[in-house]
Amino acid sequence: MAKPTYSTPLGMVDILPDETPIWRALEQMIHEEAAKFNFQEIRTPILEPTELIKRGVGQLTDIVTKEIFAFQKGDTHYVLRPELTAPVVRSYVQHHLDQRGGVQKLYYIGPMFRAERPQKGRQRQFHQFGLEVIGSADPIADIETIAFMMRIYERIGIKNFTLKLNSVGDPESRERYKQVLRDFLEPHRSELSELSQTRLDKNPMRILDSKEPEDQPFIEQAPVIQDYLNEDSALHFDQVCKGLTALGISFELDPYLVRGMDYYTRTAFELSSPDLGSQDALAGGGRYDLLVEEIGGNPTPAVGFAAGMERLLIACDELGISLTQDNTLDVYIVCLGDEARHWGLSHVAKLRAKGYSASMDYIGRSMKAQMKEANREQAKYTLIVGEQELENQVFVLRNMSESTEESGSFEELIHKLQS
RNA sequence: GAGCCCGUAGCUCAGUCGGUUAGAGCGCCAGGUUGUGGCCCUGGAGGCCGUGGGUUCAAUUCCCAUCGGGCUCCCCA
Repeated sequence: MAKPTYSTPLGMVDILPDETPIWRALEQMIHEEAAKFNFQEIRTPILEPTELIKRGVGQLTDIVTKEIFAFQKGDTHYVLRPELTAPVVRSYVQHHLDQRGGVQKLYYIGPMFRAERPQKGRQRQFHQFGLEVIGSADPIADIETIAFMMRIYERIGIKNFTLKLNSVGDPESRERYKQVLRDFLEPHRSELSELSQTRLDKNPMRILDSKEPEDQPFIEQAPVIQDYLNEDSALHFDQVCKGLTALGISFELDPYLVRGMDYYTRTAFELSSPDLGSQDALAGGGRYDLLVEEIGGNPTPAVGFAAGMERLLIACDELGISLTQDNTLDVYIVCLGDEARHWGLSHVAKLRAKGYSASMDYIGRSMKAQMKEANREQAKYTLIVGEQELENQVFVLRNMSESTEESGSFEELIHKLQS
């Protein structure tokens, strides 16, 4: 604190050894569930071309206008990725994954970066997992995407949440609706919030998402997109709703749900939790049937979601859910004297070769200190080795939780470990 | 981009109406138990009281600035 020190950049944290087991448990769970759904993992670079993110996410979005970390090397402009849908689609196009036939079912886990003011549940480097189904316009793809998302929270035991669902329409429906919405709001332009006034010209649907008090009366009376969906989009949305209901996934229809990225079409959804405080979105996603083409690929329908891992862990914390079991150290070899330490060094190796975890003192401490350490590390057993034991080749195996001891040769005691 | 709150030991936090060597609990180390952990007892290490400046005989305390952290608005994971 006093001396010159270095620390993590604003809004970024170290994940210390106390925390890493929780992260690994969560990651493992995601890998397992993805395997059950037959999704394949994709890993892409942390940096992406600025232009990709601008085109993909949208020039006017908050993410692009004020939240990206951008820098330049030579003539090339890069950003730290703020989300992964556009990069995954870039990869899909770049590597011609469409030529592999069928639908690409991809999932990812990794860090994202947004240059916002940090607060609870919001960091500048945060982690998301998510998936992208590229190449299907069928409602089944939407339903499976949501089902996967819900499965993760179900498995962890988080139940206190709301799934909000909406359709933001296909381009034709949306253009029609935007016009209707503009016509409705234009007469009240001067009464709207400043932000909403600019959005009225550029992206009127985002006004529905506004939380400014002065906007609320108009939002409540505004026409609803459901009434302007064309037959295809209405049918698609209906099938998604019915499919979710058939799977026992409950949801709320929210005609005001408009997500922050420009690429969404038709299905949009968001999962929020009252256990998170102000930043209450656990996960969100939707369909993006135009993005692949926008980024340079063939017209290809797709749907996906992303979930915040820090927020998931906050929810676990609030609910008292533990993702980890106690760590397991099988044997701590307590060594008394130099000769015993040499013996210990070769025998931790033998234990590990047999598949047990084993550790010993590295700094020549007293027996008491070694026992304390074994206790702190929650060792199941200590193996006690001193001069007598070496002479007789008879060692003491102490069961730490039961405070019982047995003696025998090293081989006999290893055999005891198995029971 | 805007608002509010907070910086004292590894952690959580007392304290000083300005006045000798700045405290507690937990944690860490050691001893009590010359070869046995957790419980208990005793002792120890560990602080430029975030940083810089000002006021003062004297500042960890008061004032200003600055840096760092937290929460909130906006928006999102």
